Amino acid sequence: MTQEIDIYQELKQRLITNHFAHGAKLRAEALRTEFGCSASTVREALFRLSTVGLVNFQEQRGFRVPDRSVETLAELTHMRVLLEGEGTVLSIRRGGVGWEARLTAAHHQLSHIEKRIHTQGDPEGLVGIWFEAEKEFHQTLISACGSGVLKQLHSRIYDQFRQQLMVADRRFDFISENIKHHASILDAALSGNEALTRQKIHDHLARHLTGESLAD
Amino acid sequence: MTQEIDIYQELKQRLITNHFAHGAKLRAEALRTEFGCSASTVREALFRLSTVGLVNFQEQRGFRVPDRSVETLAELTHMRVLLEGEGTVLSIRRGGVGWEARLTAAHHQLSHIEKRIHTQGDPEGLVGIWFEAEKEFHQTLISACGSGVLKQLHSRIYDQFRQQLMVADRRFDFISENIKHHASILDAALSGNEALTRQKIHDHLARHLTGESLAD
DNA sequence: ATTTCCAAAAATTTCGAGATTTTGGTATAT
DNA sequence: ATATACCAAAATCTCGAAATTTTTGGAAAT
Repeated sequence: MTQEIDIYQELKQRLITNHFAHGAKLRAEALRTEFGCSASTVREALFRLSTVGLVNFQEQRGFRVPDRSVETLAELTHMRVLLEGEGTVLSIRRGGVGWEARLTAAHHQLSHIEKRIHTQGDPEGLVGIWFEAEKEFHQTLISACGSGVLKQLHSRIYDQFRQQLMVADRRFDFISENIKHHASILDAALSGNEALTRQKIHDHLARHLTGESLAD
Repeated sequence: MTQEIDIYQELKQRLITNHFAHGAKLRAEALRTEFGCSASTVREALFRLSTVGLVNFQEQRGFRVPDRSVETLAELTHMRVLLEGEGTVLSIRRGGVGWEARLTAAHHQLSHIEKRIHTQGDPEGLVGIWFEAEKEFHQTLISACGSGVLKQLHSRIYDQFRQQLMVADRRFDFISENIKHHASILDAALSGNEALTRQKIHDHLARHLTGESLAD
Protein backbone atom coordinates (compact mmCIF):
# COMPACT_ATOMS: atom_id res chain seq x y z
CA MET A 1 0.00 0.00 0.00
CA THR A 2 1.16 3.48 -0.83
CA GLN A 3 2.27 5.67 2.01
CA GLU A 4 -0.13 8.40 0.96
CA ILE A 5 -3.10 6.08 1.28
CA ASP A 6 -2.00 5.01 4.75
CA ILE A 7 -1.70 8.57 5.92
CA TYR A 8 -5.03 9.45 4.36
CA GLN A 9 -6.72 6.60 6.17
CA GLU A 10 -5.02 7.33 9.46
CA LEU A 11 -5.93 11.01 9.37
CA LYS A 12 -9.47 10.16 8.35
CA GLN A 13 -9.80 7.84 11.30
CA ARG A 14 -8.56 10.46 13.70
CA LEU A 15 -10.85 13.08 12.28
CA ILE A 16 -13.89 10.83 12.58
CA THR A 17 -13.11 9.86 16.16
CA ASN A 18 -12.56 13.43 17.24
CA HIS A 19 -8.90 12.95 17.94
CA PHE A 20 -8.38 16.56 16.89
CA ALA A 21 -10.22 19.49 18.43
CA HIS A 22 -12.84 21.21 16.32
CA GLY A 23 -11.38 24.23 14.58
CA ALA A 24 -7.81 23.08 15.22
CA LYS A 25 -5.20 23.86 12.64
CA LEU A 26 -3.58 20.96 10.84
CA ARG A 27 -0.02 21.85 9.92
CA ALA A 28 1.54 19.62 7.34
CA GLU A 29 4.98 20.38 8.73
CA ALA A 30 3.94 19.31 12.21
CA LEU A 31 2.32 16.04 11.13
CA ARG A 32 5.20 15.23 8.85
CA THR A 33 7.44 14.35 11.79
CA GLU A 34 4.97 11.95 13.28
CA PHE A 35 4.41 10.07 10.06
CA GLY A 36 8.06 10.18 9.12
CA CYS A 37 7.50 11.49 5.63
CA SER A 38 7.74 14.74 3.75
CA ALA A 39 5.33 17.60 4.15
CA SER A 40 4.09 17.25 0.59
CA THR A 41 2.76 13.79 1.28
CA VAL A 42 0.77 14.95 4.27
CA ARG A 43 -0.42 17.90 2.26
CA GLU A 44 -1.82 15.68 -0.45
CA ALA A 45 -3.71 13.59 2.09
CA LEU A 46 -5.15 16.72 3.71
CA PHE A 47 -6.16 18.07 0.33
CA ARG A 48 -8.13 14.94 -0.40
CA LEU A 49 -9.77 14.99 3.00
CA SER A 50 -10.88 18.51 2.25
CA THR A 51 -12.78 17.37 -0.83
CA VAL A 52 -14.77 14.87 1.23
CA GLY A 53 -15.65 17.47 3.82
CA LEU A 54 -13.64 16.15 6.74
CA VAL A 55 -11.19 19.05 6.62
CA ASN A 56 -11.59 22.70 5.66
CA PHE A 57 -9.12 24.25 3.29
CA GLN A 58 -8.40 27.92 2.66
CA GLU A 59 -5.82 28.85 0.10
CA GLN A 60 -2.61 30.18 1.54
CA ARG A 61 -4.04 29.55 4.98
CA GLY A 62 -3.82 25.87 5.31
CA PHE A 63 -6.11 23.23 6.73
CA ARG A 64 -8.45 23.19 9.71
CA VAL A 65 -10.78 20.77 11.40
CA PRO A 66 -14.35 21.94 10.68
CA ASP A 67 -16.10 23.74 13.49
CA ARG A 68 -19.02 22.15 15.22
CA SER A 69 -22.45 23.57 14.60
CA VAL A 70 -25.96 22.37 15.29
CA GLU A 71 -27.03 23.49 11.83
CA THR A 72 -24.46 21.32 10.09
CA LEU A 73 -25.30 18.37 12.31
CA ALA A 74 -28.99 18.81 11.47
CA GLU A 75 -28.25 18.95 7.75
CA LEU A 76 -26.11 15.84 7.91
CA THR A 77 -28.78 14.06 9.92
CA HIS A 78 -31.38 15.02 7.36
CA MET A 79 -29.22 13.47 4.63
CA ARG A 80 -28.71 10.33 6.66
CA VAL A 81 -32.44 9.89 7.08
CA LEU A 82 -32.96 10.42 3.37
CA LEU A 83 -30.19 8.15 2.17
CA GLU A 84 -30.61 5.40 4.75
CA GLY A 85 -34.35 5.40 4.23
CA GLU A 86 -34.00 5.06 0.48
CA GLY A 87 -31.21 2.49 0.69
CA THR A 88 -33.08 0.37 3.21
CA VAL A 89 -36.29 0.37 1.22
CA LEU A 90 -34.37 -0.75 -1.84
CA SER A 91 -32.66 -3.44 0.22
CA ILE A 92 -36.04 -4.69 1.43
CA ARG A 93 -37.10 -5.11 -2.18
CA ARG A 94 -34.02 -6.77 -3.56
CA GLY A 95 -32.05 -8.07 -0.60
CA GLY A 96 -33.74 -11.41 -0.06
CA VAL A 97 -32.98 -13.82 2.74
CA GLY A 98 -29.26 -13.22 2.54
CA TRP A 99 -29.67 -9.60 3.42
CA GLU A 100 -32.11 -10.35 6.23
CA ALA A 101 -29.61 -12.78 7.69
CA ARG A 102 -26.76 -10.30 7.54
CA LEU A 103 -28.92 -7.59 9.04
CA THR A 104 -30.02 -9.81 11.88
CA ALA A 105 -26.43 -10.73 12.56
CA ALA A 106 -25.27 -7.12 12.56
CA HIS A 107 -28.06 -6.19 14.92
CA HIS A 108 -27.29 -9.06 17.23
CA GLN A 109 -23.70 -7.94 17.51
CA LEU A 110 -24.62 -4.32 18.09
CA SER A 111 -27.33 -5.23 20.54
CA HIS A 112 -24.93 -7.32 22.55
CA ILE A 113 -22.50 -4.45 22.95
CA GLU A 114 -25.21 -1.95 23.77
CA LYS A 115 -26.59 -4.12 26.51
CA ARG A 116 -23.19 -4.48 28.07
CA ILE A 117 -22.73 -0.74 28.05
CA HIS A 118 -26.21 -0.30 29.49
CA THR A 119 -25.60 -2.60 32.43
CA GLN A 120 -21.90 -2.07 33.17
CA GLY A 121 -21.61 1.52 32.05
CA ASP A 122 -18.68 2.14 29.74
CA PRO A 123 -15.83 -0.19 30.64
CA GLU A 124 -13.26 1.96 28.96
CA GLY A 125 -12.75 0.77 25.45
CA LEU A 126 -16.19 -0.41 24.50
CA VAL A 127 -16.63 2.95 22.82
CA GLY A 128 -14.54 2.06 19.82
CA ILE A 129 -16.21 -1.29 19.41
CA TRP A 130 -19.63 0.32 19.68
CA PHE A 131 -18.78 2.83 16.95
CA GLU A 132 -17.79 0.06 14.60
CA ALA A 133 -20.84 -2.04 15.33
CA GLU A 134 -23.12 0.95 14.90
CA LYS A 135 -21.65 1.82 11.54
CA GLU A 136 -21.78 -1.80 10.48
CA PHE A 137 -25.48 -2.05 11.33
CA HIS A 138 -26.41 1.09 9.44
CA GLN A 139 -24.30 0.09 6.46
CA THR A 140 -25.85 -3.34 6.39
CA LEU A 141 -29.27 -1.73 6.26
CA ILE A 142 -28.48 -0.25 2.87
CA SER A 143 -26.03 -2.90 1.71
CA ALA A 144 -28.43 -4.61 -0.70
CA CYS A 145 -29.70 -1.43 -2.34
CA GLY A 146 -27.74 -2.20 -5.49
CA SER A 147 -26.31 1.29 -5.83
CA GLY A 148 -22.63 1.90 -5.22
CA VAL A 149 -23.24 5.60 -5.63
CA LEU A 150 -25.77 5.61 -2.81
CA LYS A 151 -23.50 3.60 -0.54
CA GLN A 152 -20.56 5.89 -1.13
CA LEU A 153 -22.60 8.99 -0.50
CA HIS A 154 -23.99 7.51 2.68
CA SER A 155 -20.59 6.52 3.95
CA ARG A 156 -19.30 10.02 3.39
CA ILE A 157 -22.24 11.63 5.15
CA TYR A 158 -21.99 9.13 8.00
CA ASP A 159 -18.35 10.05 8.54
CA GLN A 160 -19.09 13.75 8.61
CA PHE A 161 -21.95 13.10 10.97
CA ARG A 162 -19.64 11.26 13.32
CA GLN A 163 -17.13 14.06 13.16
CA GLN A 164 -19.77 16.61 14.10
CA LEU A 165 -21.31 14.56 16.86
CA MET A 166 -19.01 14.93 19.79
CA VAL A 167 -19.16 12.02 22.15
CA ALA A 168 -18.11 13.79 25.30
CA ASP A 169 -21.44 12.29 26.21
CA ARG A 170 -19.45 9.37 27.57
CA ARG A 171 -22.00 8.24 30.07
CA PHE A 172 -24.08 6.94 27.20
CA ASP A 173 -27.36 8.13 28.62
CA PHE A 174 -28.83 7.65 25.18
CA ILE A 175 -27.91 3.99 24.96
CA SER A 176 -31.10 2.58 26.40
CA GLU A 177 -33.13 4.57 23.87
CA ASN A 178 -30.81 3.38 21.15
CA ILE A 179 -31.37 -0.25 21.98
CA LYS A 180 -35.08 0.22 21.38
CA HIS A 181 -34.48 2.25 18.23
CA HIS A 182 -32.23 -0.30 16.60
CA ALA A 183 -34.63 -3.11 17.42
CA SER A 184 -37.52 -1.14 15.94
CA ILE A 185 -35.61 -0.53 12.73
CA LEU A 186 -34.72 -4.20 12.47
CA ASP A 187 -38.32 -5.32 13.05
CA ALA A 188 -39.71 -2.86 10.53
CA ALA A 189 -37.16 -3.84 7.92
CA LEU A 190 -37.77 -7.55 8.35
CA SER A 191 -41.53 -7.06 8.22
CA GLY A 192 -41.11 -5.43 4.82
CA ASN A 193 -43.11 -2.37 5.77
CA GLU A 194 -41.34 0.36 3.84
CA ALA A 195 -43.07 3.41 5.25
CA LEU A 196 -42.67 2.16 8.80
CA THR A 197 -38.99 1.47 8.23
CA ARG A 198 -38.43 5.00 6.98
CA GLN A 199 -40.29 6.28 10.02
CA LYS A 200 -38.18 4.28 12.46
CA ILE A 201 -34.94 5.46 10.86
CA HIS A 202 -36.21 9.00 11.16
CA ASP A 203 -37.19 8.56 14.80
CA HIS A 204 -33.80 7.11 15.62
CA LEU A 205 -32.00 10.20 14.38
CA ALA A 206 -34.67 12.77 15.19
CA ARG A 207 -32.96 14.12 18.29
CA HIS A 208 -30.24 15.64 16.10
CA LEU A 209 -32.66 17.55 13.90
CA THR A 210 -33.34 21.15 14.80
CA GLY A 211 -37.01 20.70 14.16
CA GLU A 212 -38.16 22.48 11.04
CA SER A 213 -35.95 21.55 8.16
CA LEU A 214 -36.91 17.94 7.54
CA ALA A 215 -39.35 16.94 4.83
CA ASP A 216 -41.91 14.24 5.66
CA MET B 1 -5.94 32.39 -6.81
CA THR B 2 -3.60 29.50 -6.29
CA GLN B 3 -2.39 27.70 -9.33
CA GLU B 4 -3.59 24.40 -7.96
CA ILE B 5 -7.15 25.62 -7.74
CA ASP B 6 -7.07 26.89 -11.30
CA ILE B 7 -5.86 23.57 -12.60
CA TYR B 8 -8.41 21.72 -10.51
CA GLN B 9 -11.23 23.83 -11.95
CA GLU B 10 -9.95 23.57 -15.51
CA LEU B 11 -9.60 19.80 -15.35
CA LYS B 12 -12.99 19.49 -13.73
CA GLN B 13 -14.57 21.49 -16.52
CA ARG B 14 -12.96 19.32 -19.16
CA LEU B 15 -14.02 16.14 -17.44
CA ILE B 16 -17.62 17.28 -17.16
CA THR B 17 -17.80 18.35 -20.78
CA ASN B 18 -16.33 15.10 -22.04
CA HIS B 19 -13.19 16.71 -23.34
CA PHE B 20 -11.37 13.50 -22.47
CA ALA B 21 -12.39 10.10 -23.74
CA HIS B 22 -13.92 7.67 -21.26
CA GLY B 23 -11.29 5.35 -19.89
CA ALA B 24 -8.46 7.58 -21.08
CA LYS B 25 -5.32 7.76 -19.00
CA LEU B 26 -4.44 11.07 -17.42
CA ARG B 27 -0.69 11.40 -17.14
CA ALA B 28 0.49 14.09 -14.80
CA GLU B 29 3.70 14.43 -16.78
CA ALA B 30 1.80 15.01 -20.00
CA LEU B 31 -0.57 17.60 -18.58
CA ARG B 32 2.23 19.37 -16.80
CA THR B 33 3.56 20.81 -20.06
CA GLU B 34 0.21 22.23 -21.06
CA PHE B 35 -0.37 23.95 -17.75
CA GLY B 36 3.22 25.04 -17.45
CA CYS B 37 3.70 23.76 -13.95
CA SER B 38 5.29 20.82 -12.18
CA ALA B 39 3.88 17.32 -12.24
CA SER B 40 3.22 17.41 -8.50
CA THR B 41 0.76 20.22 -8.88
CA VAL B 42 -1.22 18.39 -11.54
CA ARG B 43 -1.06 15.28 -9.42
CA GLU B 44 -2.63 17.04 -6.46
CA ALA B 45 -5.47 18.30 -8.61
CA LEU B 46 -6.08 14.83 -10.03
CA PHE B 47 -6.02 13.36 -6.57
CA ARG B 48 -8.73 15.71 -5.45
CA LEU B 49 -10.82 15.01 -8.51
CA SER B 50 -10.60 11.33 -7.68
CA THR B 51 -12.20 11.92 -4.28
CA VAL B 52 -15.21 13.57 -5.91
CA GLY B 53 -15.64 10.74 -8.37
CA LEU B 54 -14.68 12.52 -11.57
CA VAL B 55 -11.45 10.56 -11.93
CA ASN B 56 -10.48 7.03 -11.01
CA PHE B 57 -7.28 6.43 -9.14
CA GLN B 58 -5.32 3.21 -8.73
CA GLU B 59 -2.21 3.21 -6.68
CA GLN B 60 0.98 2.91 -8.66
CA ARG B 61 -1.13 2.96 -11.80
CA GLY B 62 -2.16 6.53 -12.05
CA PHE B 63 -5.37 8.25 -13.00
CA ARG B 64 -8.07 7.43 -15.53
CA VAL B 65 -11.31 8.91 -16.75
CA PRO B 66 -14.14 6.69 -15.47
CA ASP B 67 -15.67 4.34 -17.99
CA ARG B 68 -19.19 4.83 -19.16
CA SER B 69 -21.83 2.40 -18.01
CA VAL B 70 -25.61 2.39 -18.07
CA GLU B 71 -25.64 1.06 -14.50
CA THR B 72 -23.64 4.00 -13.17
CA LEU B 73 -25.77 6.44 -15.12
CA ALA B 74 -28.90 4.85 -13.66
CA GLU B 75 -27.52 5.07 -10.13
CA LEU B 76 -26.58 8.71 -10.58
CA THR B 77 -29.98 9.45 -12.05
CA HIS B 78 -31.64 7.79 -9.10
CA MET B 79 -29.66 10.02 -6.75
CA ARG B 80 -30.58 13.10 -8.73
CA VAL B 81 -34.26 12.27 -8.48
CA LEU B 82 -33.92 11.72 -4.76
CA LEU B 83 -31.86 14.81 -3.99
CA GLU B 84 -33.61 17.19 -6.38
CA GLY B 85 -36.99 15.98 -5.21
CA GLU B 86 -36.12 16.53 -1.57
CA GLY B 87 -34.41 19.87 -2.20
CA THR B 88 -37.27 21.18 -4.29
CA VAL B 89 -39.92 20.19 -1.76
CA LEU B 90 -37.96 21.97 0.95
CA SER B 91 -37.62 25.01 -1.31
CA ILE B 92 -41.36 25.05 -1.88
CA ARG B 93 -41.84 25.21 1.88
CA ARG B 94 -39.27 27.83 2.75
CA GLY B 95 -38.40 29.61 -0.50
CA GLY B 96 -41.14 32.19 -0.61
CA VAL B 97 -41.71 34.64 -3.43
CA GLY B 98 -38.02 35.29 -3.90
CA TRP B 99 -37.38 31.69 -4.80
CA GLU B 100 -40.39 31.54 -7.11
CA ALA B 101 -39.12 34.61 -8.92
CA ARG B 102 -35.64 33.19 -9.35
CA LEU B 103 -37.02 29.88 -10.52
CA THR B 104 -39.28 31.53 -13.06
CA ALA B 105 -36.34 33.56 -14.33
CA ALA B 106 -34.10 30.52 -14.62
CA HIS B 107 -36.80 28.65 -16.49
CA HIS B 108 -37.43 31.55 -18.82
CA GLN B 109 -33.77 31.66 -19.75
CA LEU B 110 -33.55 27.91 -20.27
CA SER B 111 -36.79 27.80 -22.18
CA HIS B 112 -35.59 30.50 -24.53
CA ILE B 113 -32.46 28.58 -25.41
CA GLU B 114 -34.30 25.29 -25.81
CA LYS B 115 -36.78 26.82 -28.19
CA ARG B 116 -34.01 28.22 -30.33
CA ILE B 117 -32.35 24.82 -30.49
CA HIS B 118 -35.70 23.23 -31.31
CA THR B 119 -36.39 25.49 -34.27
CA GLN B 120 -32.89 26.16 -35.62
CA GLY B 121 -31.28 22.90 -34.67
CA ASP B 122 -27.95 23.38 -32.92
CA PRO B 123 -26.18 26.42 -34.30
CA GLU B 124 -22.80 25.25 -33.10
CA GLY B 125 -22.11 26.69 -29.70
CA LEU B 126 -25.56 26.75 -28.18
CA VAL B 127 -24.58 23.48 -26.51
CA GLY B 128 -22.38 25.12 -23.92
CA ILE B 129 -24.97 27.74 -23.14
CA TRP B 130 -27.67 25.11 -22.84
CA PHE B 131 -25.59 23.10 -20.39
CA GLU B 132 -25.15 26.11 -18.17
CA ALA B 133 -28.81 27.08 -18.30
CA GLU B 134 -29.87 23.50 -17.54
CA LYS B 135 -27.64 23.28 -14.53
CA GLU B 136 -28.76 26.70 -13.36
CA PHE B 137 -32.42 25.69 -13.53
CA HIS B 138 -31.93 22.49 -11.61
CA GLN B 139 -29.76 24.19 -9.02
CA THR B 140 -32.32 26.94 -8.57
CA LEU B 141 -34.95 24.31 -7.89
CA ILE B 142 -33.14 23.27 -4.73
CA SER B 143 -31.53 26.62 -3.96
CA ALA B 144 -33.90 27.52 -1.11
CA CYS B 145 -33.76 24.16 0.64
CA GLY B 146 -31.64 25.61 3.41
CA SER B 147 -29.11 22.80 3.40
CA GLY B 148 -25.60 23.42 2.14
CA VAL B 149 -24.88 19.72 2.55
CA LEU B 150 -27.71 18.80 0.21
CA LYS B 151 -26.66 21.37 -2.38
CA GLN B 152 -23.07 20.17 -2.37
CA LEU B 153 -24.09 16.56 -2.72
CA HIS B 154 -26.41 17.42 -5.56
CA SER B 155 -23.79 19.44 -7.38
CA ARG B 156 -21.35 16.56 -7.16
CA ILE B 157 -23.87 14.03 -8.42
CA TYR B 158 -24.95 16.38 -11.20
CA ASP B 159 -21.37 16.69 -12.39
CA GLN B 160 -20.85 12.94 -12.42
CA PHE B 161 -24.14 12.54 -14.23
CA ARG B 162 -23.00 14.98 -16.90
CA GLN B 163 -19.72 13.15 -17.25
CA GLN B 164 -21.51 9.85 -17.79
CA LEU B 165 -24.09 11.20 -20.17
CA MET B 166 -22.29 11.49 -23.44
CA VAL B 167 -23.76 14.13 -25.64
CA ALA B 168 -22.76 12.70 -28.97
CA ASP B 169 -26.51 12.97 -29.22
CA ARG B 170 -25.88 16.34 -30.85
CA ARG B 171 -29.07 16.47 -32.82
CA PHE B 172 -30.93 17.15 -29.61
CA ASP B 173 -33.83 14.90 -30.46
CA PHE B 174 -34.79 14.99 -26.83
CA ILE B 175 -35.07 18.76 -26.67
CA SER B 176 -38.75 19.02 -27.48
CA GLU B 177 -39.55 16.57 -24.71
CA ASN B 178 -37.31 18.53 -22.40
CA ILE B 179 -39.17 21.75 -23.03
CA LYS B 180 -42.36 20.12 -21.78
CA HIS B 181 -40.58 18.48 -18.86
CA HIS B 182 -39.04 21.67 -17.57
CA ALA B 183 -42.33 23.53 -17.90
CA SER B 184 -44.12 20.78 -15.98
CA ILE B 185 -41.59 20.92 -13.19
CA LEU B 186 -41.91 24.68 -12.98
CA ASP B 187 -45.71 24.55 -12.88
CA ALA B 188 -45.78 21.84 -10.26
CA ALA B 189 -43.27 23.68 -8.08
CA LEU B 190 -45.13 26.99 -8.29
CA SER B 191 -48.43 25.28 -7.52
CA GLY B 192 -46.92 24.00 -4.30
CA ASN B 193 -47.93 20.42 -4.96
CA GLU B 194 -45.06 18.48 -3.45
CA ALA B 195 -45.93 15.00 -4.64
CA LEU B 196 -46.58 16.19 -8.16
CA THR B 197 -43.27 18.06 -8.23
CA ARG B 198 -41.38 14.95 -7.18
CA GLN B 199 -43.22 13.03 -9.89
CA LYS B 200 -42.35 15.54 -12.61
CA ILE B 201 -38.69 15.54 -11.64
CA HIS B 202 -38.77 11.77 -11.81
CA ASP B 203 -40.45 11.75 -15.21
CA HIS B 204 -37.91 14.20 -16.56
CA LEU B 205 -35.02 11.92 -15.74
CA ALA B 206 -36.80 8.58 -16.15
CA ARG B 207 -35.32 7.78 -19.56
CA HIS B 208 -31.92 7.30 -17.91
CA LEU B 209 -33.15 4.78 -15.38
CA THR B 210 -32.78 1.13 -16.24
CA GLY B 211 -36.23 0.36 -14.91
CA GLU B 212 -36.21 -1.57 -11.68
CA SER B 213 -33.93 0.11 -9.23
CA LEU B 214 -35.89 3.22 -8.32
CA ALA B 215 -37.99 3.44 -5.19
CA ASP B 216 -41.40 5.18 -5.52
C1' DA C 1 2.59 -20.32 -32.03
C1' DT C 2 2.41 -19.48 -27.15
C1' DT C 3 4.35 -18.70 -22.84
C1' DT C 4 8.07 -17.17 -19.68
C1' DC C 5 11.56 -14.33 -18.45
C1' DC C 6 14.49 -10.34 -18.36
C1' DA C 7 16.09 -5.72 -19.12
C1' DA C 8 15.10 -1.13 -20.88
C1' DA C 9 11.83 2.49 -20.84
C1' DA C 10 8.21 4.92 -18.91
C1' DA C 11 5.32 6.28 -15.27
C1' DT C 12 4.40 7.00 -10.42
C1' DT C 13 5.63 8.30 -5.69
C1' DT C 14 8.37 10.69 -2.43
C1' DC C 15 11.37 14.15 -1.02
C1' DG C 16 13.61 18.52 0.59
C1' DA C 17 14.68 22.98 -0.70
C1' DG C 18 13.53 27.58 -2.50
C1' DA C 19 9.95 31.12 -3.60
C1' DT C 20 5.87 33.26 -2.01
C1' DT C 21 2.49 34.59 1.31
C1' DT C 22 0.56 35.11 5.80
C1' DT C 23 1.05 35.98 10.76
C1' DG C 24 2.44 38.36 14.89
C1' DG C 25 4.91 41.70 17.20
C1' DT C 26 7.20 46.28 17.52
C1' DA C 27 7.76 50.94 16.58
C1' DT C 28 6.03 55.19 14.75
C1' DA C 29 2.54 58.57 13.74
C1' DT C 30 -1.99 60.51 14.43
C1' DA D 1 -5.13 55.44 23.13
C1' DT D 2 -5.88 53.97 18.43
C1' DA D 3 -4.27 53.23 14.05
C1' DT D 4 -0.80 52.47 10.57
C1' DA D 5 3.63 50.89 8.81
C1' DC D 6 7.16 47.91 8.97
C1' DC D 7 9.91 43.86 9.82
C1' DA D 8 10.99 39.10 11.23
C1' DA D 9 9.28 34.47 11.88
C1' DA D 10 6.43 30.92 10.42
C1' DA D 11 3.65 28.64 7.24
C1' DT D 12 2.18 27.60 2.56
C1' DC D 13 2.96 26.61 -2.33
C1' DT D 14 5.69 25.12 -6.19
C1' DC D 15 9.27 22.82 -8.21
C1' DG D 16 12.56 19.41 -10.25
C1' DA D 17 15.02 15.48 -9.28
C1' DA D 18 15.82 10.95 -6.98
C1' DA D 19 13.76 6.52 -5.63
C1' DT D 20 10.43 3.09 -6.56
C1' DT D 21 7.21 0.53 -9.30
C1' DT D 22 4.82 -0.75 -13.48
C1' DT D 23 4.77 -1.36 -18.38
C1' DT D 24 6.81 -2.58 -22.69
C1' DG D 25 9.18 -5.25 -26.03
C1' DG D 26 12.09 -8.75 -27.46
C1' DA D 27 14.75 -13.11 -26.71
C1' DA D 28 14.67 -17.79 -25.09
C1' DA D 29 12.15 -21.92 -23.91
C1' DT D 30 8.20 -24.93 -24.22
